[in-house]
Amino acid sequence: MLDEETQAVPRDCGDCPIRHRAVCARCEADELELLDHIKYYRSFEAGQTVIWAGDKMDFVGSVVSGIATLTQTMEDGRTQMVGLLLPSDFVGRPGRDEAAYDVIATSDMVMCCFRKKPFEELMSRTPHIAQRLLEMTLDELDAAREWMLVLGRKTAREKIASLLSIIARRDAALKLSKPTGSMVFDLPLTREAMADYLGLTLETVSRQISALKKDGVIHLEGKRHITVPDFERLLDEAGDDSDGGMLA
Amino acid sequence: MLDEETQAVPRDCGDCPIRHRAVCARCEADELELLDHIKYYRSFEAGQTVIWAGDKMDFVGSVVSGIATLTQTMEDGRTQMVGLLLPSDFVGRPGRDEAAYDVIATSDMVMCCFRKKPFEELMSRTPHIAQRLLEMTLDELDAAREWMLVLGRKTAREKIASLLSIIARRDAALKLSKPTGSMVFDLPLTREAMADYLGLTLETVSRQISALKKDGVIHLEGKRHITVPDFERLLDEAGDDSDGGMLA
DNA sequence: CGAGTGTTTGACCTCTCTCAAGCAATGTGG
DNA sequence: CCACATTGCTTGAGAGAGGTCAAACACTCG
Repeated sequence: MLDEETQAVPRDCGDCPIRHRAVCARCEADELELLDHIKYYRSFEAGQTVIWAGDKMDFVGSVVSGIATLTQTMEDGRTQMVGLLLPSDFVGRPGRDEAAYDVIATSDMVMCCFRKKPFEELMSRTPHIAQRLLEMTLDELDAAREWMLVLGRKTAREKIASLLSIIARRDAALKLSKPTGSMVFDLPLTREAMADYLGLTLETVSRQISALKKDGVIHLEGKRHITVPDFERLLDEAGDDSDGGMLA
Repeated sequence: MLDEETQAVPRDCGDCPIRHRAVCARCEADELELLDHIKYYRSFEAGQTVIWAGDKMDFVGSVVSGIATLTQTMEDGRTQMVGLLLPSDFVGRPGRDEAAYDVIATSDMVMCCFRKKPFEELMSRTPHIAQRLLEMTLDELDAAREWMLVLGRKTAREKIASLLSIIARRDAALKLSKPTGSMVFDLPLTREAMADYLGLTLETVSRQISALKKDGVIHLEGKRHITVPDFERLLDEAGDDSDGGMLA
């Protein structure tokens, strides 16, 4: 099941695929070198737990490749995803000792980690890191607020369409193409994970995907491979006024 | 309806009621003086709109007194509150020209504003401001994620109990007391605003408040004045495992 | 007094959940 | 190679939580 490409670890920061988007994006060569001294890579297999909520967390880091989720669980087992971590996204919080949420790798994943203490010290001396982290956190806050509208006010069908448009948009961004017209991509989430993302049950997710397929909004090959013939139509189904919901 | 105390404008930063919690919390005397040069106060009456989503926003600022809401609206009129702005909370985003959400004063309110350009310049030269803003943004992100669990997975009754516990907790914090046992406070929101906060209709909000009252979880005097005889019981109704949901 | 706003309550309906059965793909051990 | 788990997904039937529509109450203000 190991994907060679996904699991590849960059040799040094210059080669790093997230060099221009991660916390280190604004760093100069000398700053990068300082970071280089305290960084190390960790690989996770699909399904593996990176950390449990409440556990002591002595590192922070960036997702280099693969996907992870941030989830919250109630005593009775109800769970809500509160973050979807894609390459370049930051994990952990400077100044906090314990993880606030469960972090789970949903695909094989590589993280670029920094021991928390040295990172915090470096951050206080390197404005470029703090600046970038602020920018990223503000973006995440925007994404969370967009998500709140989805959770609070959209119908099941709109929720699914919203999620698909978010994934399609991100996928287009990776390929450096504009999200319009016909698009093809793979779902990085199981039906259950989609349900946890959207505050639905997996049965409702399945039903609504079937409905969107029946109505020609999407085509399915297998369970995960999706074709969107008309992206504008999808946005319409999501209830978004063309600009749409953006994900960090 | 004007509340003299609420509308009072601090003479200078030393007297400011939010001095120790706002963006300026970490600033030294000299930094405070720089801020003082670019700050000005604005007052809003209850119900007044501070800014509409999409409008050009040439300032940022802090809520000094009173309460405001951040809301998002879909074309068909469905609205979702995505932020509740209490004294010391920050409004606006450095590096962005347009407001992303509607900001509405729900009570008489005073803001301490800074023109955006000078503030951004000052921020790049004053790490203390950027540090504090990062800290506040991370707190807001945590609050947003707690809120996502409420929106996505809680029942109407749990949602109401969650909101009441958040307000009770914040109120206790203002009075520097611990949230336990018996508590008394006023609701700062209309039933409709509570509905927009929780992703419900105002009828459901009303019904669930009546139910909580009937079951003795809360007592009502008038529409807004609430007594919680047993805070632990309220947390239990909210489905929180004692630590509960915290608001920035 | 009447208008307006915020709230409560009732009756009904619908969307989503719950429970249940079954399918497809993959893997495992005999 | 074949039973048979296991996991992820689909589909159906029935139930229930919350929404919708409607009426009426309480309070404030002119």
